[in-house]
Amino acid sequence: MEVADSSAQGLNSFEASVVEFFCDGVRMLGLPRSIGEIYGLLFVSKEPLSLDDLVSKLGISKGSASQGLKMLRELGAVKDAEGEIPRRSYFIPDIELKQLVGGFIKEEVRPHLASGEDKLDHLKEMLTDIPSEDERSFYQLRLERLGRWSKNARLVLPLLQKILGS
Amino acid sequence: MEVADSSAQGLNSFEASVVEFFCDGVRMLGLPRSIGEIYGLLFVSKEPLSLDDLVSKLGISKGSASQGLKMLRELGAVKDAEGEIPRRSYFIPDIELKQLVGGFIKEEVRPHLASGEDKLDHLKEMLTDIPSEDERSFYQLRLERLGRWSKNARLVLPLLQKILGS
DNA sequence: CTGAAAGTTCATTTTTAATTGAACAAAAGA
DNA sequence: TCTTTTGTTCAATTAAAAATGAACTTTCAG
Repeated sequence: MEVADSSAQGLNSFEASVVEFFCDGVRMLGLPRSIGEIYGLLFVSKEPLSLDDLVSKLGISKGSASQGLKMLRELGAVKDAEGEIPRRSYFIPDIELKQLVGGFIKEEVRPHLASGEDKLDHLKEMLTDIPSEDERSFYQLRLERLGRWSKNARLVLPLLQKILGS
Repeated sequence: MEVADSSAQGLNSFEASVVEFFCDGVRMLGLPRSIGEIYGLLFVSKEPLSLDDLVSKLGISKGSASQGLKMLRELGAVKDAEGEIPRRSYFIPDIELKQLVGGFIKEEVRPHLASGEDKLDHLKEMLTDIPSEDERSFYQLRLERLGRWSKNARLVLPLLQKILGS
């Protein structure tokens, strides 16, 4: 049976350009293209969109759309909204840079940073196994350097978020 | 004929762990693994290393090592140094976070940001082609939002570099 | 309960990015 | 000049990441 879906098919040239703009943007952040497509389309759309809207307008698979929305929700980049068809979920973008950066830091940056610190601790433990005094003290210096980098990163992130609060 | 190369073959377990550490680190930045391997090995090495040292110790191809060193030089992350064998080029890492971040911003971030601003200008031009007043004013709002994001990015980068100057 | 619509999951396929290695170029000593 | 050593380039290969789509789960109206 045919779906009773009002808005379907492609994008006008302006929408397409904005979507492309976001594709480029997210690639810079190391996120998959589909994330850029989905967020970009939500960004240029006045009305909330459903998963099916994204599939039909962007021409991507349901799987991609579902996974992409999942990630965007985790990042806090999209929010739930009310839409015209009752049983369907609808989404709108969060367009506050503060929130977007905050979400990205929380989900993508901090976990990597934390695992990096764990690995650094492990490296410090490994130092004790090194017999040569000379080698050990050189390695020690390098690890201290890494520790300082890590400290700087921890310092910068909240500052960054504060600046973007303006 | 055999190469008169003194230091060759693999890494001790500490060195290998540090190299792995940097591989993880650069992946977070969207740079290829080989970049992490090369920088990581230079970082744990007391003596300057040549291209051939990198090839033999890391077990990567000459092509990878050459390209990786090229990128690291462009980023300002490695510098030329003197080494034991006369005709060979040797390298040491720049371990100042300030320099590393500065190079990354200059080579990887600013160009993307600049091209983003060009595209944003192009989008603004496209607005004039949109007949519907309603649509146009909504799109206008969105583009203004993007302009503010861009302004924030331009504001934050020098600030970031200043903070890391400490 | 049953059936249809909505959404998720994940093994497979496709696409993209990175690495390789052979051919090439540059530099310098004989 | 010729030869050897060093380093670069880039087409072909390999490896990694993302997208697909079919099977599955969930939800709710009838």
